[in-house]
Amino acid sequence: MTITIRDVAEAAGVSTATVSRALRGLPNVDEETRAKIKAVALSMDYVISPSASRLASGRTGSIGVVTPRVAGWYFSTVLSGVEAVLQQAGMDLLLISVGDEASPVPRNLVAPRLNRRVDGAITIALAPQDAQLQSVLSLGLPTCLIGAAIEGVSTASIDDVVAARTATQHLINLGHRRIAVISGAPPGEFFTAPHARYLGFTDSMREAGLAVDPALEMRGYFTIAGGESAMAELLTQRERPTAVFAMSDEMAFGAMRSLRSHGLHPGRDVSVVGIDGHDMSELLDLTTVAQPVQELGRIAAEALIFQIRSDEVQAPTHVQVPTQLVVRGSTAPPAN
Amino acid sequence: MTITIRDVAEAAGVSTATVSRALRGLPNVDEETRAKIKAVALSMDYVISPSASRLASGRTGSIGVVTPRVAGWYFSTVLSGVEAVLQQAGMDLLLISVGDEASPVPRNLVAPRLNRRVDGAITIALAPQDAQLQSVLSLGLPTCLIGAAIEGVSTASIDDVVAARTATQHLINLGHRRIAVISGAPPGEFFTAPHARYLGFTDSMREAGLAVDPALEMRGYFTIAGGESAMAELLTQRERPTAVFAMSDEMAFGAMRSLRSHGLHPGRDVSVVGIDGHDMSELLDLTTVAQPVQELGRIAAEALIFQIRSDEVQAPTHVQVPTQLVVRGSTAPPAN
DNA sequence: ATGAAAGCGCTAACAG
DNA sequence: CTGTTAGCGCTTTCAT
Repeated sequence: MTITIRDVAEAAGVSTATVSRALRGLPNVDEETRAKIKAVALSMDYVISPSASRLASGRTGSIGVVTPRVAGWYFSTVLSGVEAVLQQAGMDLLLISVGDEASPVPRNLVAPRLNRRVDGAITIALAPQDAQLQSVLSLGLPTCLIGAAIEGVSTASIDDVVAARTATQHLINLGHRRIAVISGAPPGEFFTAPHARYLGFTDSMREAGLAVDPALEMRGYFTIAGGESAMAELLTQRERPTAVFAMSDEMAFGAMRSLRSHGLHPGRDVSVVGIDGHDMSELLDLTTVAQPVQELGRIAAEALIFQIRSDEVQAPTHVQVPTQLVVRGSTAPPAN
Repeated sequence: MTITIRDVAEAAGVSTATVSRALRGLPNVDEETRAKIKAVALSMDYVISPSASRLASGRTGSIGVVTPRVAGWYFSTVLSGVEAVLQQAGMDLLLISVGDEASPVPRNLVAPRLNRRVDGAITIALAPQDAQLQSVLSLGLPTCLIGAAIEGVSTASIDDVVAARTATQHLINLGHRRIAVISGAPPGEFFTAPHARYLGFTDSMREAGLAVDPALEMRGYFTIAGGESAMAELLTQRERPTAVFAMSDEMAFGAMRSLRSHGLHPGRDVSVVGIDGHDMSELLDLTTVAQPVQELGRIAAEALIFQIRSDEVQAPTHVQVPTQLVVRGSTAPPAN
């Protein structure tokens, strides 16, 4: 019932080999022959069988995207960038969620689910020491990381140190001196966003001769609720901060909410700045250091495709895209 | 270099057929033999070659998810539900974005990209007359629709009429009589959410003996910006509405923002209710009719898997999940 | 520039 | 319960 390459070959009066070459755009095919074959194939509604093609060629024509979660602004936005590029390149996108690293139930490693099904992989926000990332890398496939860095592997990222410095400096420039930080995760791990952002924060503070008060460092777990409770905690301090740097917009949203529920006004009473450029940051009037999230996905996909299509092994690429401070109502000079 | 089923067969001292059966959990394999084969396979790091398996069996073990966009709260949340179920079922998820129907550039039809690569498809929020939906259906594969209905095809959805009635009735119960509606798309098409929600709205209004004023019907295109300008437009009316029913939370967010920028307070001056139960609705204190979006994805995936794994063709299933009114600060009795 | 033929690695009757 | 044997539909040398 299904029509095969042989049917096309017979109908066109050539061999299956020629049909294969013609349809894939390989050289060494007479253009006239090619045109005829294409026409025949079209008229017969012929489509190459991916399974057969994959088996015979060893290439899968698809790439795996490994992400902690698929819902959520950051992840879905990155994913949309990846998808756009892959689609345009004619590659399939195999989506795999691995759950948060801190997940209670240890998930199965992702390698077997990727093995033999993809030509390459993109990971989103997987930390270097994450078992799932290691699992991906163990396959030895071309891989590109987004939002983390490992030696010898291609990456697409922002400069997290600079982003954090930009945010912090903005607060300092406004005249704030007691500045709190709401971090996402413990800053112990290298090559991760939280770590780099913490460095950027402390660097800026030191350069300005300001103290980094441990009492003003809270954990927000990159969630709205986390940011909210972190802010609530900060408000219990004897000497309250006049400004807060949240490592993500969602934590900043939570912080703003906490402020309001304490009768305080973001910007007027306490300044809040985030990092992300989240869809909702404009609506909520949040000052933020915007990162081109979709672009990160695009870049990673392009880098990966280039790598896969090259005959020789390519040296890993490290693309860094700029961030941009967007000043809104949530930041202002300290009240005093 | 890669290890095949033959290597395993030889190492285990059985035939490839037995290895195949044993590893796939088919019956008619001595449990002892099976155990041994599994052990050998494990020790050799053997993984079935999907391409070969697909070619030989005709089943791809993967399903396609076709969505207008991959970023955005609704889409990514549905997708996360789908992904969770497929992963647990051991099925691959092929993600395909088709862009908005109203997209300026007409995209290629999706059928060729799905053809021969998936065992079934799930579509998210594709309208019945959408060319891409038709393209998916033309493949004749098991399919499940989310957020739209077509005769003879399985669906997972909420009751949009009821959801809209719930929202509208809530406003009516609070004492509102001049109620505006911000719709997403023109309500002309059948079997779509906007249409059904419009029906629910008008039904409730009529039942309450209230007029549906054409001057209080605005288009919001399901976006924040659209909701904002719709609200702005509503505020120019001679007789302003005291309450607004927005067909989605994001449009409601925009409406609230517009109110604030006009010096009005949502809830106190004008009540606003949405539909969705968006992540941000709590943060923004929006009253909404929450729908279990992730659950929709799960249900669709489960229905599809069941269909695919059944030997006989199954009658289409139509699962409808309940919605729930969540009352927050954006709605209150009219000021008067 | 084209054809013949040998697989790619697995599954699925069909025997036994 | 297990083995034998054809393919599945395409790609890819190797000839011509």
